[in-house]
Amino acid sequence: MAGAGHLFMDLVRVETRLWNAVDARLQAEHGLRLGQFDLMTVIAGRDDCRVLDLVREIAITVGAASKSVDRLVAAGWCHRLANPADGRSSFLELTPEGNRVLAGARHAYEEEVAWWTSRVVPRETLAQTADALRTIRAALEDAQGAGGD
Amino acid sequence: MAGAGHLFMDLVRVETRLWNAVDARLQAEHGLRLGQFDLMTVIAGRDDCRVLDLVREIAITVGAASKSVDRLVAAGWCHRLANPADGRSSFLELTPEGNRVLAGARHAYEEEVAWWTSRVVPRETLAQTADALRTIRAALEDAQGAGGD
DNA sequence: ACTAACCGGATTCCTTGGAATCTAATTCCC
DNA sequence: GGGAATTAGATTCCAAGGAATCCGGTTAGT
Repeated sequence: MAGAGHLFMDLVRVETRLWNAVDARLQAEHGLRLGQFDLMTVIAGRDDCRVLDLVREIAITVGAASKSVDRLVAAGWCHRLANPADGRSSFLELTPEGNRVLAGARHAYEEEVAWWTSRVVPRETLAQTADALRTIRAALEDAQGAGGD
Repeated sequence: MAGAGHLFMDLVRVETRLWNAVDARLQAEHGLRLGQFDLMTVIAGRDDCRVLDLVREIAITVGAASKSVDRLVAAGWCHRLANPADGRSSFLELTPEGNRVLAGARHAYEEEVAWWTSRVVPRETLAQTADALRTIRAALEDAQGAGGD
């Protein structure tokens, strides 16, 4: 079936263009890149988040994650605090300022995404699409070992 | 509606992981990066393709496209030939070797994509998802000016 | 306890993409 | 037809990610 290939290309194009649109808006209105928004959302969303957790969640390399965290720290949005149970790793935590920026950006994020999705595709279809994507994502993470926790 | 944001994050994760999976396979089996496969598919798919056409289709910058084409040329998969109607631009054309590699890679590409999609999501749902993505893509390209042709 | 294997992550080098600049070709308008 | 504005794309510089290496900390085997 040749259709799957087209589907993936459409998915890639949507991802690229939607990413660019949201990224531009977040950067303009909140001084935050979408990649950073993503990282910070993950950090905010789990207790005692380590660099390796980011790696598995976002599917980037350890080096890239380490450097991205450096940048968050430099921006004053995040800090590393010692992991009392394991001296090799740190726990990542958003600073108050980081939380403030993230909360502010979330509005714009949701609105921009909704603008390009909910506006053009009926709610029901969108829900089904979300379902399909979640299923595919789960299959990929299961195989590639995103190791939820 | 907060659902759209989750949908986009799922889409991003699927894109990343599926891209990585397909990229790894193409590179291992055909010595071709998925990004190159993408570029070459576009070049093969339209007559008298110029660098700017790649820019609009793939949503990268002119510089990145120019350099990507350089790499294709260096690999012997593509060449530039003078545009008789406009001395500023060239027409891009795959070499016979480029066409051979592309054709060989397409099997693996389709198979790998199908493996992660058709296998886990019913055909009908997948078709609906493809539809939704196409619609969203069209909306984005319409607004961002992908200028089909 | 001591050593070896392993793990988390920081660092380094290389590739690639984006933004800006630059050049050459083309179009516009008088 | 000639100068100004625009366009195509190549080039340069910088930011960011991947792969490999390295190092400190932890665990396992004896």
